[in-house]
Amino acid sequence: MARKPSKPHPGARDKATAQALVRWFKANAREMPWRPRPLGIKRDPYVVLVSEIMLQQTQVSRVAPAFERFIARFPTIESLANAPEPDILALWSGLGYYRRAKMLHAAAQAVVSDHAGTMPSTSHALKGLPGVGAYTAAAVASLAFHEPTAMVDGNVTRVLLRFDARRAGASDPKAIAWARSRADALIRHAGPTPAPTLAGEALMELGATVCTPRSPRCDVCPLRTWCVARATGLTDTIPTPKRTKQTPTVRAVSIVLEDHAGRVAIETRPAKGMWASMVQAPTIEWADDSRDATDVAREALALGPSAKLRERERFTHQTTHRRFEFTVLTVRVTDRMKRSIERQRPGLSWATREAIAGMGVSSVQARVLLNGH
DNA sequence: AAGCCGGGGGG
DNA sequence: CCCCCAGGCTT
Repeated sequence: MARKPSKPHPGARDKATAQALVRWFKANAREMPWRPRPLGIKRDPYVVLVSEIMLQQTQVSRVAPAFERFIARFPTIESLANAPEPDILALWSGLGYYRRAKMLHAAAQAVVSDHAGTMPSTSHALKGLPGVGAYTAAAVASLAFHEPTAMVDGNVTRVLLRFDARRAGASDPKAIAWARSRADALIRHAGPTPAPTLAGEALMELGATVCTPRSPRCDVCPLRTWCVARATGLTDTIPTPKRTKQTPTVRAVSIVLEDHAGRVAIETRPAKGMWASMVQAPTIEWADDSRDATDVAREALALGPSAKLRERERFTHQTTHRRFEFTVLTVRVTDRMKRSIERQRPGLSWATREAIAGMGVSSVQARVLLNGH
C-alpha cells in the first residue's frame, strides 16, 4: 500500500533535541573548577552545593577564583559547619548577596546535625536545606546523584521559551514552572543515565554561551533545526522584557580614620539588610540631599575642629534597589581623638589594611578601605 | 505577588 | 554610560 511520508512521532523532536544537546555538550563544555572530567561522572554533593550557591546570581568568571579559595579553606561539609561566620564571609567577599553565605553555613550545619553529616540525595530532601530552592536542589540531585531532574535557571527558562516560542517573561513564576516540567520531560529523552544529567547541564551551558539574552548565536546552536522561535522570527522578542524599576538615591559618607601606626577604623554592619555582617569603614547613610557629607561625618563621629577631614573621592555605586552616592573622607587621628571616636561609635576597632583584606569586605568597601583590592 | 538582596558585563 | 541579568527568602 502507498505510504504517506510518516508524520514525526510525538516525542521524536524531544528525543532528537535531547541527543543533540548531549553531543553538543560533550564537544563544547567549558572547563570549570567544579566540573570534573570525564563529563558525566558523579560529583561530590558538597562541592556541587558550594558551587551552585555561589553561581546563584553570579557569573562563572567571578565565581571561579572564589570557589577555589573556598574549597581549599573548607574542603568538607564538617569544616564549613564548624567555621565561624566571619571566616566564611571573608571568602565570599566581592560576590554579593552575602545572605547566601550565611544560608550555606546554616545548610552545612543542618546536614551535620540532621543528616549525620551526609548530604541528602534527592531533590525533595535537598529542598529542605536553608538557601536551597528548586534550582539548587535539582542541581545537586542531578550532578551528584544522577537524579533525572532538570536544573532550571534563568538561562534554561529562556532557552525553552524560545524553543517552543512561548511569549513570557523569564522571571514569570508560571513560565518557570512550565519550564521545569518541560525540561524534565526533555532530558528524559536523552537516554540512560547519565544522559539526562548531561542534557540538563547542556541546557544551562547553551543558555550561557549560545542562546544568550541578546544577540543569540543561532547559527551555531545545536537546536536550531527544531527551535520554533528561530523558525518564526521571534527569538529577539522572547523572553518578553520586564518593566524597569526606579531606584531611590542614597547618600553615604565613609570615613577612613588612620592612626599613627597605619591602622584604620572598621566596624561590622548589622546582621540583616544591605551588606549584612560585612566589615566597613565607619559609614553614615542619609537621604536628604541638602546635607553635606563632611558635616554629616563630623557630627556622627563628634569630631572637633582640630580634626582635618580630607575628601579623597566621590563615586556612585548602583545596586539592584538603590543608587548610592559615596563620599570618601580621610583623616589622621591622634590617640586622644581615637578615644573620643570609640566612645561615639561603639563596636569600632582598628586594623591594618593587610588584616582587613582577610575579612569579609564588600566591593564598595574594598574600594574605600583597600583602594579596590 | 511583590520586594529585598550586589556586582559585573555587554551594547 | 545606561541597561540588563536572576534564586531564594521574606512579607
